[in-house]
Amino acid sequence: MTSVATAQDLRAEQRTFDILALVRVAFAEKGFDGASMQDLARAAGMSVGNFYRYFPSKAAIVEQLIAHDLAEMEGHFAEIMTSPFPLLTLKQQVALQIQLHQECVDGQIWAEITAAALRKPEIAQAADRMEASITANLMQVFARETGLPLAEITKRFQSHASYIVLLVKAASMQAPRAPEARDALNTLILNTIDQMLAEVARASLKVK
Amino acid sequence: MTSVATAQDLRAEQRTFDILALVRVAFAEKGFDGASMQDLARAAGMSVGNFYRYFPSKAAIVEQLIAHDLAEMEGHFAEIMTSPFPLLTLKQQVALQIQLHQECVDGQIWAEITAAALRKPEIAQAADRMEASITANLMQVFARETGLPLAEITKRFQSHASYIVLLVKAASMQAPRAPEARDALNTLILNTIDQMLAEVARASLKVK
DNA sequence: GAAAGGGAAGTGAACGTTCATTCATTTCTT
DNA sequence: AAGAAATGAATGAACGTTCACTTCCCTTTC
Repeated sequence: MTSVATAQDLRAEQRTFDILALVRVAFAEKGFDGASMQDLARAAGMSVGNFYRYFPSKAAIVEQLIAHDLAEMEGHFAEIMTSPFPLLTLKQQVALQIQLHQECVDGQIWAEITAAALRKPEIAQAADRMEASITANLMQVFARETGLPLAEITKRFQSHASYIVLLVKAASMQAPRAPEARDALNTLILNTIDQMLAEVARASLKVK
Repeated sequence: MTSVATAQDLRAEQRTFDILALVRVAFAEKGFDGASMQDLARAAGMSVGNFYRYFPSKAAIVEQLIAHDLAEMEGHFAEIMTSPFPLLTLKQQVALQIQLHQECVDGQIWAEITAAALRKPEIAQAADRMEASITANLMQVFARETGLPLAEITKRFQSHASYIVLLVKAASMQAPRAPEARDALNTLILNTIDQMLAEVARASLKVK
């Protein structure tokens, strides 16, 4: 009764998806507060009036944007979990994500979310949900890799997961630099992440 | 001729300093774009008209705010350089700064600067100046500690310095968490920083 | 010491612009 | 024909900035 998805609903959902991708660029260029509804509608290729048929308010767009990113993130983790060597796949994914975020507007968006989360409670909640989801997924990966119970993994490595999230975010938000400087910095960051993951892996070796 | 500082000038400068401290809170609460001139003037305890006697525009306030932070930073480094064990003092200062930033509005302001720097070239320049100053100072500390020439230090450890800056910034910008989670995360961050500094120190041991 | 002058400090209403949001209307799609 | 999709002008509030004006404080003059 509640979720009878008609073809129309699906099409509308897809449309919203597409609009979010376009709007993201406008937000990246002007910031959440700096981008006007005119800017956003123009970026989406439609009039202001029609734009309001898809989002009830400006604040709602931001929330849906974050929710969209969360869904994408969970998709990546689904891939990782189906891989035969989750920790290794995770490591590769992280390196790839950092690279991708740096060369598109994602880093910009995350900087905006980070700043906004510190002043607007609703955005803080959305960002918290995102972080909680990622760390929970990381706990799953760690548990799968080590064979240890989720409770123990959580107790010992939750902060490791938070640290990895912090590092990936910080790496994404970096201002552009000379390629060699950027690569050197990325290497250091990835080294730290590897170290964190190695500590997790070491926990499983004791069992073996 | 150019810089005959009258008592009046000094008083005005001090006033600007005080206003910046007040305005910082308003910016932290509403963001650079979100805070209106009315908000800022109210935070400074004066009328809008009078506020414009101290700053020619909203953009100018932000630039002066960053310049102010840069000056403060350089003051800290001056202290560090006069210490008998610069690297040790640096380590303590970093731990202290992270703690201080987390419990006042500084982290909020840095999140705002980070986001704004990615879209506004003037702010990007100001932020670059800040990063360049900090890394240059770190190079001085490293050179002093290891006895190696500045050129070699720069070649080998510039990225280490950038990484330390990134970590301190990221730590400051963290959303509030449960105390034990925050402490665990801070420990991991400080461990990484210690590691970077240890690598620098190791370079000097070879000489001894 | 009182009066007068002058410039800094401070005010808040006013200006033109832009903002988020609404809605009567038109154009597509089926 | 009917409902979904799309338009853009209209609305009132809020924006950054300006400005004519008042108040304060200190120096000079008598």
